[in-house]
Amino acid sequence: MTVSTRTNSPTPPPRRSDATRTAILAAARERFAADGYERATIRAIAKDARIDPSMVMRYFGSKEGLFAAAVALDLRLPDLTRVPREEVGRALVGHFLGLWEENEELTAVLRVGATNQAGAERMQGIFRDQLLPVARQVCPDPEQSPARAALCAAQLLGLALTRYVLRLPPARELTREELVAWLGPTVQRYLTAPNP
Amino acid sequence: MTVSTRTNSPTPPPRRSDATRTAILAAARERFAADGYERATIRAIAKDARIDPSMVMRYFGSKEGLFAAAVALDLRLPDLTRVPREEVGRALVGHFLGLWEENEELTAVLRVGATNQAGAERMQGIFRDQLLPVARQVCPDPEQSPARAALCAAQLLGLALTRYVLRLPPARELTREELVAWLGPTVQRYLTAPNP
DNA sequence: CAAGGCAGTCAACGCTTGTTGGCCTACGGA
DNA sequence: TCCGTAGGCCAACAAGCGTTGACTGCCTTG
Repeated sequence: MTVSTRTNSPTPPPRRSDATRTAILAAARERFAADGYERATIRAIAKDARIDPSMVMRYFGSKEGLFAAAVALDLRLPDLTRVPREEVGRALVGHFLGLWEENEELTAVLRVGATNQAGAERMQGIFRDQLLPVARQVCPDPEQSPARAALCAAQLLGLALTRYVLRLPPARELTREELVAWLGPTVQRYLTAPNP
Repeated sequence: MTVSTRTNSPTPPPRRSDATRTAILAAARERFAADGYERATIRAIAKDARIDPSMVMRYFGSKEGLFAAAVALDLRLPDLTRVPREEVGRALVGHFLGLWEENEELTAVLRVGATNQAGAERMQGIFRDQLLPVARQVCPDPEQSPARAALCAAQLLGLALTRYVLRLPPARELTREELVAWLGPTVQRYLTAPNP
């Protein structure tokens, strides 16, 4: 693990320990996703990162600090105003499926959100700051958008729960295309239908 | 193991400790629902039941045994063949909402299922033994029923997750009637629509 | 009345956890 | 070349965990 020695970028100066830092974060994400908050021990994370447990404390202060740093989640939701109005449901479902398969951050935050109070609050923040604004873009009545966004969250998180956390076999066997075909219209309806 | 010597009643004889037993189970359900598996300690459960921790071990063998006994879950799903075909979606959503509000068992098993491997397997069992047979009753093509049941589970568990575990405010503010109106058609479609 | 088993308590065990502080090492600017 | 300092390791701490076994009363049964 070599560190680029003489990059004079404007962002904070590269430290010699950056490699270790990112190794710890990667191991933490993996463990939190696989085991949840309580069973993901600092010792195990440190061992995965081939580092002493005390280093984790030095860099992130505490286990909670590590978790906060490990799951600074950005959903990278697309700008729905640039998507054909009748396609927003399918677009969202597809986007979320992609997010979930590409890294373990979402599984980690979901699993921890189900166990830990701080995790649940983090999930509330993600909903409020990222999903809600997007819902506002496409909802007919802005006043209804929190409720509609919540319905979408229920459907999308329910899919993630059954497929990636509980791992119900039938939920795992559905292909990406089938899921988009089934859930797309649902999300579309939750967001844009004038009434139930 | 001792054998009851002279009781020839079909059900086991009432024991003096039954009250304690049920008190432990009630406390366990509450703690598992509120804290998840790892943070729900035997010591805390015992204190809630005003009993010594060692009694829990004596009656249930281990923490896993206690959990297994505490969440012997029966969804009491209605016989969908006796429900008008176009009403099965709303009926299921209403039934699940009732289940969730009446006791904490479902919250407990959901929360533990998200953390614990054994909990996830228990959830898979509930799906397979209770939801799947009901789905088979109403699905057009029996071969599709696992997938359709999984879609329903995703929607219903997602609602429970956002409303009772993560406690997203907008998900909590929706009334029972609104939820039935929004989710009913979704579940109906997942179960009975000829194709997506 | 005597006796045995049942409900319950108490204290302790071995282990794991997050967290701390002291110590060593080796890089990199002067 | 030398030395400060950042990066890293080691050992230990207190607290909390599940679990165990010995002990004490009470109640039922013979």
